[in-house]
Amino acid sequence: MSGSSGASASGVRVPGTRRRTAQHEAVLHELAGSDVFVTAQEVHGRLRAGGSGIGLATVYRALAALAADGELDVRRTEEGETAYRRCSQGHHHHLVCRTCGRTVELDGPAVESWADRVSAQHSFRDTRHTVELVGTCADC
Amino acid sequence: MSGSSGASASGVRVPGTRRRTAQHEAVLHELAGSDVFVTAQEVHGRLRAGGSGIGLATVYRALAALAADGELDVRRTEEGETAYRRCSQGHHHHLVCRTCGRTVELDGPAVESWADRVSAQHSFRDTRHTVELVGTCADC
DNA sequence: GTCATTGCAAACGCTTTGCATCTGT
DNA sequence: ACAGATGCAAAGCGTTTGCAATGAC
Repeated sequence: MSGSSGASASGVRVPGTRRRTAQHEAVLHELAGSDVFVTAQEVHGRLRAGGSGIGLATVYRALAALAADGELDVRRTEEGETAYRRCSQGHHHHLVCRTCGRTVELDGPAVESWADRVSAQHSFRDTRHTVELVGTCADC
Repeated sequence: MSGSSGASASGVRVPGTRRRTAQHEAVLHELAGSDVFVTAQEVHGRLRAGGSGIGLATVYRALAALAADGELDVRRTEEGETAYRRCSQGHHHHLVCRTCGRTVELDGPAVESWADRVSAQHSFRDTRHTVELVGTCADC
């Protein structure tokens, strides 16, 4: 993200500077239907299997750019991989099935206010929070 | 953890089978005073700086073993590294400073009950939750 | 003496990047 | 035409592992 490609001369990515390319569309389309977090490798594999000649690096770059623009949700798997998911919009949390990966989006007003309160109590600024529930769903 | 070392013939680690070695003690001692999550690399660096000849792999193995036995808290940094911290005990959450790494332990009764309720609502079983607040502390 | 543990270096897996080429605008 | 995007292969980085040597019991 800092070499001769992917950013303007200043090195700062300006949202909206992105071009509309087939690869980008393909990546977005791959995420469109799914309700699950997928890794870059998985997206790449599926696109390849689907006949696309897209490169792995391109998938990584596309996912990173989309995530940077807030169009994707990012999460680290327990194995250390980075997984992406199309984010409906706004702030929310997830309940993920550890077996099938099924995801339920959650609203957590109680959690939000708790986080804000605790953060203020300890004089922390710009506090963001990560909340994730991992369990086994009824079907698994 | 699966080769000719680090485990019994069955391949299963039995807690308590661990031998008392200087390296293990050193790693534990390094974590003892600190209130911050540290990575294996950091622990290794400090021990080396302190005159120890401990190997990086040994640090990784020691931390993994300790975490497996529940003596350490594990967390993934946003950069994808694995950070460890001596865990006081019991279930709790953290408010971490993104700059200096200072950590405040939190109790979150509201979060606990919210998690249980939501999990039950969606018929999920054995649901565990991860909650982490990352902000900038007053000193940074 | 036995067997877990250690250290080193090589191997790994995921991710990033340099560079020449291609393509959207 | 120009700047951003792509693909490939190589490099990076944190982590793991094979193996011979070492040390605990």
